[in-house]
Amino acid sequence: MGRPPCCDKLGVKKGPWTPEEDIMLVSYVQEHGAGNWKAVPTTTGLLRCSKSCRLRWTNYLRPGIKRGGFTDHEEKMIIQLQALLGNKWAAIASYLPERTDNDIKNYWNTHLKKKLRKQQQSGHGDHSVPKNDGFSTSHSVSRGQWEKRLQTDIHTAKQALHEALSFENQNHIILPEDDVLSTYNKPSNQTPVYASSTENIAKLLKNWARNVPTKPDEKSIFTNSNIPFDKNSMAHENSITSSGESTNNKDGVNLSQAFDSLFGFESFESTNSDFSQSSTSPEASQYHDHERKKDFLSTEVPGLSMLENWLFSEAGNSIKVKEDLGDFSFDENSHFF
DNA sequence: AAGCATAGCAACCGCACAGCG
DNA sequence: ACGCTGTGCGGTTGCTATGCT
Repeated sequence: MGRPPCCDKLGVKKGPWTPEEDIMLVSYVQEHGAGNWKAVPTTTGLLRCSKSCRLRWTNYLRPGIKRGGFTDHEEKMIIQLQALLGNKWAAIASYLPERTDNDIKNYWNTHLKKKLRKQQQSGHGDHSVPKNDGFSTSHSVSRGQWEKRLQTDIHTAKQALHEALSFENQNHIILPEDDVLSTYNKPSNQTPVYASSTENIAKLLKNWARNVPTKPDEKSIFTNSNIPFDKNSMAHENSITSSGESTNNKDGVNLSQAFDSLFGFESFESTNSDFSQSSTSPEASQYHDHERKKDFLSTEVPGLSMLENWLFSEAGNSIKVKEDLGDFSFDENSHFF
């Protein structure tokens, strides 16, 4: 007898989320804050599992998420942090608050792994790039070897982070010590910013309403070039048309209007901060707390908390490094690697 | 143009952990 | 101390887009 599933399998919808569902979820979070996910389906009437709601919010709808277009520095940080932390995507994501762990994980699996493999094969890869997948394989290495490698990786990680931190556009990287939410209000001049999800939904809906064909099954919805590429939206469209629950033009407009009234959107560009500011209330601070909480480096591993502090300290402190690491027992903490 | 292969990514699944009674 | 419940996390799957033949 295992633990029962988190939600009743019957009557629970799966697959891509529709804009209507997104709106319901966002309005719930707006009203009640992000949390108590169990209550979301009952409160909103969403036919979704609570886990699915949480996932949708954290990976897609929450404000301040940047999608796609990983910068070189972000890429470098991911590589180094992965080498340092292994597949601790949540921990890695805590250093890149605009990115979700899922996004980073996907990017690693689809791009970076391949890139590293290529560099290894060519034999002239970036010396700062670790020559392995991180500590996932380190168990097979003798302790002396992986301790040595740990220090090497830490060194390269620190180097990369220092570079990243001194990068002139610091909007890209925010340390966990910084207020995550402070980034939400920063003007985003980076190109591929998918940006505040509420904007996205609103934009989506507006374009959707604008482009809804007279025939419900016409495949021109979401093809407007102004919409950020969003396969999921296509999936939405597909699911809507295939299930026969097509939303007609009128409904689309109403949804859009409803959304506008809900979040006060008139123009997306000018109202970016609307939701952000409202997010600084309980829900946002809850999220912020969560971000801090999930950073296992600082909350769960005292030894690594020191390591983290050192990692972000001024460069060139190699003596201090040795001292600090000297206090850190690899034996006691080896299970974290 | 059609069919097939591959890439990219959103979402799901199951386990682990923390908090609470 | 124990069981229950909610949440977090990492691995994996499956769908869609894109590229290639």
